[in-house]
Amino acid sequence: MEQKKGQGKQAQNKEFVKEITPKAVDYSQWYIDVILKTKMMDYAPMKGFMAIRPAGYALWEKIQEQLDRRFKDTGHENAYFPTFIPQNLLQKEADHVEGFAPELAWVTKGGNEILNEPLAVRPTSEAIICDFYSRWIQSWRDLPILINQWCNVVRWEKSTRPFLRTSEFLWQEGHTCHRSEEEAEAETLKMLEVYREFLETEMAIPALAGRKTEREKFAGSLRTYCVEALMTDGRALQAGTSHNLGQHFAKVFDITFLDQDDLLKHVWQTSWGVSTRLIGALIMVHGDDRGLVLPPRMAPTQVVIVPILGKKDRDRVLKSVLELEGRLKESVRVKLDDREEHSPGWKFNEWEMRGIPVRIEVGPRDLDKNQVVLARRDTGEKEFVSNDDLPARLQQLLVEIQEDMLARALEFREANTRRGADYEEFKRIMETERGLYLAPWCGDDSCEEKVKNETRATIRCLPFDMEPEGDKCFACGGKAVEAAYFARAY
RNA sequence: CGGGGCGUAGCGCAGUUUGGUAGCGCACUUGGUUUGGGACCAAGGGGUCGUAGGUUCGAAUCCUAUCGCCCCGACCA
Repeated sequence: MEQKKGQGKQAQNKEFVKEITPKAVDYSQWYIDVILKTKMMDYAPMKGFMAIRPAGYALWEKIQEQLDRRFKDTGHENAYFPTFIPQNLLQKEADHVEGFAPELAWVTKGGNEILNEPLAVRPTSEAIICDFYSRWIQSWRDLPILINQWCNVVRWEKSTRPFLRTSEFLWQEGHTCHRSEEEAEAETLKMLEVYREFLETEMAIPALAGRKTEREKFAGSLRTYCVEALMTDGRALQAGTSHNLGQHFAKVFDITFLDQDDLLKHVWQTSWGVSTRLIGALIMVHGDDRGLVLPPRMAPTQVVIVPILGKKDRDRVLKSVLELEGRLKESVRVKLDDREEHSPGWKFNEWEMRGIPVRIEVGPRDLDKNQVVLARRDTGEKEFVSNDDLPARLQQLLVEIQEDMLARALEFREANTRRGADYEEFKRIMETERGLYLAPWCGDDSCEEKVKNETRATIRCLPFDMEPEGDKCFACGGKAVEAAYFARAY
């Protein structure tokens, strides 16, 4: 045993613990720091996989809760399909296999037996679901089929980032069948709008809705629509997709129904999904150098109460905050942090890092004045509120924060969206501040390819109902046929 | 799959150049004093240094191989 320990002198570090790299120093590192320090995830012992910890999973549960309600409201039901897809089913749709082949994980052994047909771990479930649908549908009376599945999927990714791109992720996939092309198209657009509205209302993320180009569309679809959001580093993130599958899958999987006119027809299908990637979007749209900033409607805990427990006043403060917690519980998701092993200052920093929208401070001085201190996470502003006004003020404040966060995100996107037809300017912007660039485009695949090679920017979406400003493609000079949003993407 | 970086206590790191039997901060445990923006004192617990070989009297340190992770690209929710 040595006698060296406890030399007595401790470093007097009065600074805040520098746990998070500032955004401006290294954006990727900032992102990683935030998700690790807030205990949202942890890396798995295998590359590309992660554990989603309670702090992260609670956000996924909020997403599920809010989206699931919207799915039900639009007539959908949940179901569950197998994790594995036999090779032959996956191979039926040519574009589909080709698109997913490089990222498939295969099961080749069951117990000690080599399987006579390998099973792919689902990268998406069109193939297996279509196989079921071909048996479930006979008559026009069986349509529409409106089913959604919440599950995990596996795509063997070469480069991965927590939440944004991992080899396994959680998502929901809606799979519907319809009698007509019009009905399928309407469904595709309806669900796209559900996503857009959800992102805006709940996550305070303004999203651009539009159509994907041929290059960017889903493998096997007729048309793909998407919602795209702009992150605070100027890169775009595909937040959700909705596909009109046409009859491609119906034909190869033989999904037919006898229509009222006595003719055997193929169904028209759609599929649509969002994933745990949305958690990454939430972090990158709203987070700051102190950590997470959660919109009140998404926050698993909306309000945290931090009592200031001096020795003399400990009991009466504690009694007061317990009573306060009980009183607020009915109207907000509130949590009381009455741990005595941490100082109030430590708790302030901790809950700010975790993004809790509102903090209530209650100390002896507040008790004397029948008031509390409210501090909002997004702006750091503090205010004094009398106990009588508190529940009403809190409700109002949460609404204000939600609205302000959306407004700020929208303002950021506006400030980082350029419109123009100057390819040189575009190249410079994609190299420097990035953001979105709305430009007239010729619609040609090879032109898009060229832009990508030269700038690493891609077409994020072709917005609805928008005429190109100018008649020449900004990149190749050909005839402009549509307006396109370009950006570097995640 | 290319380019770069890194594997030493739960986390962050020092020690590797020049080989000598492992240390610091945070966290953790116990007791006490504290509590309005990351408190303090004292006493403790915890590591076969990614893995496998090799060189050596002796390897965290040198050599070889191997595995993994992170970042930046090519390909993709």
